[in-house]
Amino acid sequence: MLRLSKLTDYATVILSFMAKDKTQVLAAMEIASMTGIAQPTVSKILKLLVNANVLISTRGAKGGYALARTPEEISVAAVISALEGPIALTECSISHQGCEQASGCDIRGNWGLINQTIHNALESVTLADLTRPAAVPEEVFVPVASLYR
Amino acid sequence: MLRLSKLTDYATVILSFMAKDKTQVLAAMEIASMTGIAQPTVSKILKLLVNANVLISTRGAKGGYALARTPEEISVAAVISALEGPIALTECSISHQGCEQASGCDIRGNWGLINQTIHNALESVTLADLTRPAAVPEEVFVPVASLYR
DNA sequence: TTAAATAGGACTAGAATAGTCCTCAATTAA
DNA sequence: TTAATTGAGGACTATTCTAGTCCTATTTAA
Ligand code: FES
Ligand code: FES
Repeated sequence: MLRLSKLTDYATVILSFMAKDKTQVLAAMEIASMTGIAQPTVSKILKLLVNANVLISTRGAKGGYALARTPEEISVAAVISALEGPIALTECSISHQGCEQASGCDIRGNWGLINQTIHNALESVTLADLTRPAAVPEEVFVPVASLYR
Repeated sequence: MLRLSKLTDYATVILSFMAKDKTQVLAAMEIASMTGIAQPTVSKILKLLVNANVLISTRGAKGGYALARTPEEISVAAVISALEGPIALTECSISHQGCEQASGCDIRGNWGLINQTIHNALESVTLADLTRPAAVPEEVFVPVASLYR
């Protein structure tokens, strides 16, 4: 199904909530109770988002989490890669080691292009787009095949 | 990582091999020995591809598998959905049941758009594109730096 | 100093995947 | 007609991955 992990799904919910909320800094526990996601799980996700520079954290009392940039500047690609690592469909798109199929596999370059296309698509959608109420058919069409012919 | 399953990866290797091979009909065992993938696994994949109308099978002695269409007419999207089901990042893009996040989730429409975009990208690349020798310079691989900016 | 928070990582249980195997059905050729 | 070949379909197991929890250390405000 080419699916996103559950944690990534939660992350979008959490970030959407944070984008809509006026408050600048929110504690993990607040977020948990507002979104209905279990607190330890929320914390785990928030930490990952901090590591990927999507969120900024403040320690200590009165501490919490805040968006590192405006919702317009946070791409869906950034969120996904924060939770799941580099966006790539196949192993060999990330590192070219250990991918020698017996009969010589020349697929690499082409998969790379596909990955690039998908990455572009995800890069072009921001958190602001996700929170926008009704989807504006802002067609993000990238004709990959045309790049070959 | 937004990754493809290993079986899907194998499927592309198998199909690439079949596309390049002159022979019309290939037995599962032949494919296994040529690609180096274990025979039972190859069979499993071939069966799935038949069910999805990507391959056509012939039973009995001298039987085997053949591409259902020309490589130009077999999209990567078709291959992926044969192995992994509908191409969609989130559950609620497939069926809209049971996705009511406490605070009212209006994400659907927008995820739908993202899914559509990715689907378009995968639909536009064919098996012929994958087998094409060295389509692109190395530079096309996903620029990891952009994931963290 | 104390309380409130995050950082980091270990750990467990459950789910999904990969991979194998067995039996049945169909086709060809001797 | 029979035997050999090959795919269909599905059950099954083992392994890996994911989700989720929890513990301890660190940082900061009051
Ligand atoms: S499997 Fe990595 S290049 Fe083909
Ligand atoms: S989770 Fe399905 S619509 Fe938001």
